[in-house]
Amino acid sequence: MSHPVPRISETEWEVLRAIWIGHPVSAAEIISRLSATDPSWHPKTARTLIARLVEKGALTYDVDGRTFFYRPLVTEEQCVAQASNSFLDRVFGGALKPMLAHFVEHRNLTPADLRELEDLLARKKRRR
Amino acid sequence: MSHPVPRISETEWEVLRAIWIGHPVSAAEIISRLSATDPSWHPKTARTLIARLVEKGALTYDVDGRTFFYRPLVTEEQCVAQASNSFLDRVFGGALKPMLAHFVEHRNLTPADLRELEDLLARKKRRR
DNA sequence: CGTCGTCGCCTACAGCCGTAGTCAAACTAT
DNA sequence: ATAGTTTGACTACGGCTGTAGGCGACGACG
Repeated sequence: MSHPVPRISETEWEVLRAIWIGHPVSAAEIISRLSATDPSWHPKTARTLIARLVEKGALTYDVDGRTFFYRPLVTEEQCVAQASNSFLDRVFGGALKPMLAHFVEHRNLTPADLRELEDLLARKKRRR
Repeated sequence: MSHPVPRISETEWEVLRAIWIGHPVSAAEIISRLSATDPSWHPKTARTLIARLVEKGALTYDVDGRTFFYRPLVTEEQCVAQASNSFLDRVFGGALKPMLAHFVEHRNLTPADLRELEDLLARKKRRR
């Protein structure tokens, strides 16, 4: 589409996730959401990252008086897709099946999870 | 254990993958493997990355005359595990099932792939 | 034996990243 | 009004990354 999703760094992801929760949202509120999940967030750091996300075109804002209300310009979907591609390419050379196999093998999945995944696969197969 | 797997950057991954293919291996051979999959690799760049990987403790080498033969000090397993954790946390907040669902839903899997994955799940379930 | 290519070592440099600090303007509570 | 608080803008800075270039030593070829 229009925006080629910019590259989102590790900490920028956290900021974005705080914003996707609900927006438009003030910097103060973003910071408080961040601190809620990780108290070690320094307000100044958060503000810097917000500014960088605006620069990168991942966020925009509406001004109301002295306060900015931020909105994402990229959806979580888009970012997830971009990060997933990059991860898949980098770590598994783009090979999807080995990647899925890795997680199924090396991670804990409850029997319920396994059943749900089987369902997912079955539905997928039927849809083709 | 001994080495906490160092952080591996994007391009360093490519170098490591070239080395995991077979080792010990000379710089020249690494470079030729890299160029094989991506001709845009500049030898100097590759050498820099090799050196950085040595610094980081991800590689070591044996000297034979004037030539270095490199060996990985980190296994692909270890690196995959580390990168996978980081990806999972960052992008899916650590939630495994949504991540798997995402890939199954948004990516192309051949019917054969689907079948194999079903097998994998079934075996996994039985093993529990 | 001299020249040339190769090897690894050291250097460079801009851009991104994490982590903040300073500052002036505006607002708020006394 | 005055003083403290909050806000966004600008600045800082060291480490990591991507991308190489230059240099001196060593060996191969003529």
